[in-house]
Amino acid sequence: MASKRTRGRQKIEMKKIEKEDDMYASFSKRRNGIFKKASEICTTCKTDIGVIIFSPTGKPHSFFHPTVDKVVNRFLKINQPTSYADRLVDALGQDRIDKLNHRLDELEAQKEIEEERAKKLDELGAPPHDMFDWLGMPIEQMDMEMVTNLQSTIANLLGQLEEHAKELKNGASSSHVPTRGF
Amino acid sequence: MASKRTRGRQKIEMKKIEKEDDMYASFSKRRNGIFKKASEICTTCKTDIGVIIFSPTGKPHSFFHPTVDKVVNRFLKINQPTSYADRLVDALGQDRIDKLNHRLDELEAQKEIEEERAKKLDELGAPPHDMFDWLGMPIEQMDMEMVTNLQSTIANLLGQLEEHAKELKNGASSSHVPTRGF
DNA sequence: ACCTATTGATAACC
DNA sequence: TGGTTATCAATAGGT
Repeated sequence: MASKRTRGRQKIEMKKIEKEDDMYASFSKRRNGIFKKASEICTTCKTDIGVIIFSPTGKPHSFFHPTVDKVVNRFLKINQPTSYADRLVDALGQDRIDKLNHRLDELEAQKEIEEERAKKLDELGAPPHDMFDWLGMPIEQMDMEMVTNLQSTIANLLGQLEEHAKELKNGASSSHVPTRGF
Repeated sequence: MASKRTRGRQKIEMKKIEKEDDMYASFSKRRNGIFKKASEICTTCKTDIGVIIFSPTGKPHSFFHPTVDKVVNRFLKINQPTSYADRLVDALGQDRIDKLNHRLDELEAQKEIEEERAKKLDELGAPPHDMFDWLGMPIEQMDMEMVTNLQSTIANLLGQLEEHAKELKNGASSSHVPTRGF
C-alpha cells in the first residue's frame, strides 16, 4: 500500500498562524468547534452560555443560550454591580451626561431658593407674592433708608404711569414696537 | 492480559445528564475545555473572545480576551446600537428614570418661559427687570384699565410705606417676627 | 467544502 | 475537586 494519502492532523505550536489562508481556515473550524461545544454543554448540563468571537478581520460571531439579553443582563448585573454610572457614561457619552448633570444642578439650586423663600414668607404671614418679589422683603422688615429709596422709585413709577395714561387719552402710540400702518 | 481497566470514553446521547454527580463532573471538564479552546483560538488566530457560562447551580464562569470591558462594549455597540434607553432603564431602575425625566421637564419648561420673557423684554427695550416682573408687562403695553388698577395698588403700597416710616420714627416694632428681649 | 491520519478532549472510574 | 485510561471527537494538512 502506498504512502498515506495525507499526514492527517499535525501537532501545532500554540502561537499565531502566520500564513493567512491557514489562519482563516483554522479560525472557521475552531469557531464552529467552540459553538458546538457551547451548544453541547447547554443540552447536557442545563447551563446558560454566551460566546462572542471577533474574527481576525473584526467580524463578530456569537452563540447564546437561551437568549442574548438574558445572558448579557445576568452577567452585567453580577459582574459590574457598582459601575452603573460608567455604563451610563459609556452609553450616552460623557458630553450628554455633563449637560444632564449641569441641568439637574441648576434645577436643584432653583428649587432650594424657592423653597427657602416660600418658607420665609410663610413665617412672616405671606403678603402678595409677586409684590414682595419685587420689593425684596416685607415692608415690616425695612429700615428707613430702604423705605425712602422705595418711595422715590415708586414715585418715579407713578410718573411713568401718569404719562402713559395721558398718551392713551390722546390716542397716540409711544410703543417701541413697530406698528403696521393702515 | 486482564480486561481493560476502564471502558474509557463512551459515546453519549446529546441530552441532559440525569445523574447529578456525573453532570457536575461533565460540566467542569467541558467548561475547562471550552475555555482552553477559547484561549487557543485567541493565540493562533489573533481574535478577541468572550465566554460566559452559568453552571447548573447558577454560578457564573467567564473567559475574556483581551478584557471583559473591551469585548462587552464592542459587542453591545454592534448588537444593540439603538437600545441605550433600555440599558439605562435596566441599570438605574424605571423609578429613578421617571424622576429624572420629570425634573428635566420642569427645568426645560422653566427655561423656556424665562427665555421667552427675556426675549420679549429685549425687543421692547428692557426696563428694570424686577419691576416688570411684578407689573407683568411694560408700561407701554398697558391699557387704561390696567393703568388705573396699578395706580390704586401703588397708592396702597405707598400708604403702607408711609405707615411703616411713621413706626420707624416712633421707634416701635410692628414686626410679626418675635424679637428677643434685652 | 470534503477527507483522513493524527492529536486533543473527555466519559467512566478511582 | 484531581488523576488515569480507553475511546470518541476535533481538526491540520491535503485535495
